[in-house]
Amino acid sequence: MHDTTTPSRLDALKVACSACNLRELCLPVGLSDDELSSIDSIIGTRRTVRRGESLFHAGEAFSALYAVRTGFFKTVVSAADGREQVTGFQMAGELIGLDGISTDHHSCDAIALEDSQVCMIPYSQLETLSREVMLLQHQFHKIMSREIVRDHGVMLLLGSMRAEERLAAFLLNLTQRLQARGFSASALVLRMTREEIGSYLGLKLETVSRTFSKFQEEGILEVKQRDIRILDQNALQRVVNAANC
Amino acid sequence: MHDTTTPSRLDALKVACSACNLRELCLPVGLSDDELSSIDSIIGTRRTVRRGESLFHAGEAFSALYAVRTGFFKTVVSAADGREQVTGFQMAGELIGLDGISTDHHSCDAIALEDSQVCMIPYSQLETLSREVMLLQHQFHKIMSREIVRDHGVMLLLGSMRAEERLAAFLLNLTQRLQARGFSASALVLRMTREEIGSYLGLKLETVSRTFSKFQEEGILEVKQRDIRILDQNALQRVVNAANC
DNA sequence: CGTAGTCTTGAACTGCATCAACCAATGTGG
DNA sequence: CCACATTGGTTGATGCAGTTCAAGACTACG
Repeated sequence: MHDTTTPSRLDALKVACSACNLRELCLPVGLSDDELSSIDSIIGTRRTVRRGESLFHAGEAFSALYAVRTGFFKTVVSAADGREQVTGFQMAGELIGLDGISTDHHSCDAIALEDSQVCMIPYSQLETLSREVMLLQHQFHKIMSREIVRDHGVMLLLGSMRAEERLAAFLLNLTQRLQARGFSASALVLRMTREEIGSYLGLKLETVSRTFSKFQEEGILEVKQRDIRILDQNALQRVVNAANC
Repeated sequence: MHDTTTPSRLDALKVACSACNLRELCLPVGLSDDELSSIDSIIGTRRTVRRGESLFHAGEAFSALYAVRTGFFKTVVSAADGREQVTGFQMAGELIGLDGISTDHHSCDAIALEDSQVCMIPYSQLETLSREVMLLQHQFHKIMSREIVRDHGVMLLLGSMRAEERLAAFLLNLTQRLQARGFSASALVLRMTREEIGSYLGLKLETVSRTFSKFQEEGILEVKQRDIRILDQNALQRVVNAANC
């Protein structure tokens, strides 16, 4: 199974997909050992991105997708007039860069919100391999489709929800994803500023701050800067489902 | 029922992709004749959808994508509480149903806004064929990625633009797509109601109506119900790029 | 320890929603 | 073919959610 030569520094740096604890998030289940090691072979480089630095910028040539190993990212699209919109926050096990396939150039910036590590997935190799490994092809399509469905959900949020509903939905979504990664469902540390949350939710930072305060007054949350404790998850859920009453 | 020599009614109904005038919109360029006819072979059924009827509903099992041949569609996502959001309008040459890949069930409704025809593309066959035809695989990925990029643009619109900017951007987008299909860049007939435009743009129908009237007063548009004539395209463009001044 | 970045809170403003009336176009049954 | 209903669109008056502007507090970090 493992080779007999002495492990080099490079080997130590590189953790194979087959041994990665994020496997269930990235890869299809039911792969053979052969298929798994083919995938291992194309995930060449790991890359470290320090807080505030970019993985890529809009306009840069697209060549690879990135799977977040550790850390936290935001993706931002910019209009010609300077307006910016955060289009998503990505955590461990999530894929960044799908936008680049469309034109061979990235259409957004991907910025690390804390020191992070990503696995680089050269896109041409992914296409080649997914022609051979049916399950990989299908999984990749599902991931792209899931991104489309997610975006539609955000459009619903931006198009028809009020500030409290947006923030509640945002928090529930975050905790759900954190919980899937083994973290608490009730305590979280925000990696992004109020302004970034606001940009994502189509609100101003002051509105985000006020809404946090309101939830705290109502006993739904405990808010200490970026430390959030959810005291009443059901109440949050009720806020989201409130419609317009 | 039908012999192999004389063309049957069925043959008459079916227009091969290789002969379709929407080809450049759907398919990659540079395919061999063999590859083209493989693609022809999987585009089995054509389907007619009358105005107001659905191509599919959220929750239904996903089995195929649909390429619009003629007509006009909207896609709508619904929240548990009944809120609805139009996530897109699709015209000839555009693909509907990518959302279904994610969970094997559709996550939105697709409704015809006028009598329409679609080409059914069985998804499993598309996956099989795209493992063999590299260009098809790549084109398919580009189409999914393009949808993601488009959605991000809508998020920017919904998150940070004002009513006039949204409507101007919407009209420019529509005319651009119509122009790519050989229609006039300055005259268009809206296929959707003010309410549907409003839902897409995150506005109420009254606001859409008022904004149309405002553009008319300013001499940018001529509005007669659903007949729109663009008198000053540059002015529309300026409205979009206005930022917040 | 001070300076910059982030967050909170207050007060006033405004763009869009809401409510409501009316109009135009289209369809329906007598 | 006309009275009537229905659907979609326009316009006005009013209200409010969220923005804007501004000031102060907390935190982190060189």
